Amino acid sequence: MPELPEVETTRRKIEPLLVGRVLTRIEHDAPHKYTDTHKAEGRTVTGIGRRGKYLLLQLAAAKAANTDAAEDEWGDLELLVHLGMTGGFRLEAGPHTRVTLHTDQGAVYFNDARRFGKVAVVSRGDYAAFPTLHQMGPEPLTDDFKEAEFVKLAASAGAVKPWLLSQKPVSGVGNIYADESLWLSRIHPAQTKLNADEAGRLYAAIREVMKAAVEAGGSSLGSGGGNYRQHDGVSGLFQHEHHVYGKAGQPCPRCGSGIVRVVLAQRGTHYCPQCQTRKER
DNA sequence: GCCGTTTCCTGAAAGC
DNA sequence: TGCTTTCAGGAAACGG
Repeated sequence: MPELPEVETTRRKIEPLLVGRVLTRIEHDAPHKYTDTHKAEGRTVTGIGRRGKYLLLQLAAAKAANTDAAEDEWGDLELLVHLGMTGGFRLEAGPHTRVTLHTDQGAVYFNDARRFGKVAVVSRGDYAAFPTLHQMGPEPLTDDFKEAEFVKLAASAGAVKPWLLSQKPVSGVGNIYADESLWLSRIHPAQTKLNADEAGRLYAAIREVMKAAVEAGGSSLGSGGGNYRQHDGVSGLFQHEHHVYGKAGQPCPRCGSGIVRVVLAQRGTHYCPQCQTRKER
């Protein structure tokens, strides 16, 4: 399932395929999921950004010269894409192609087997309809992610894993990297109110895990290479570096105790009961 | 305001 | 072997 590293890998891969091209037509079959895409037609993609797990395609204002009306009805726009759990871009259509971006130089296909992905066109920077994006915390691999602020927020947080998954303290951390970061920092997933030492360790762990995952091109899970693939079908490699995620019953790489799997806030959660003990506060 | 639950959706895996 | 059931999960909506 794509988290920040997978989304960043996707961003880098589709950038050369879309930037500078004109979106001539956007085709899909689910207007309630893929909203206002018609507004993007006729616009040029000027850049592709990312916030957390969202891709943000910057769209230039429509050219006035083509039409009598001349006016740009909607101003600067952005095309948002969330990959959901199984979303990704490909150069060829497939059985799970949900949205086709036709450009003046060929088409790019958004495939999403389980349809959890989202595509929407909004006014530039207007994320009111996407609360998570609207309240998105700092990017973990930039200087915007400040340890002092993170420590301060963590001091009053509820259960740490769901707190991380909310995207508010830091962006882009999903189920896999939450489990991995908590294991690395030796913090129980249900721990509340982290002290400064714990929060500092978690801060460092998040940066380390995210950095390593981005460099590895993200994780692929499941048999045969996994659900997540880059646009060219290449798998990420980070799954080979997982320490606890999907490792229930296997020995903790640090202490040798058995990794356990529990459900916390409706999420499969993996941790080492020996290394990651919960403190009463 | 914060938390937990339900919903969306469908492939994969487990169960029969 | 093949059918049916269960599970996975990011984010939003809803309930308490």
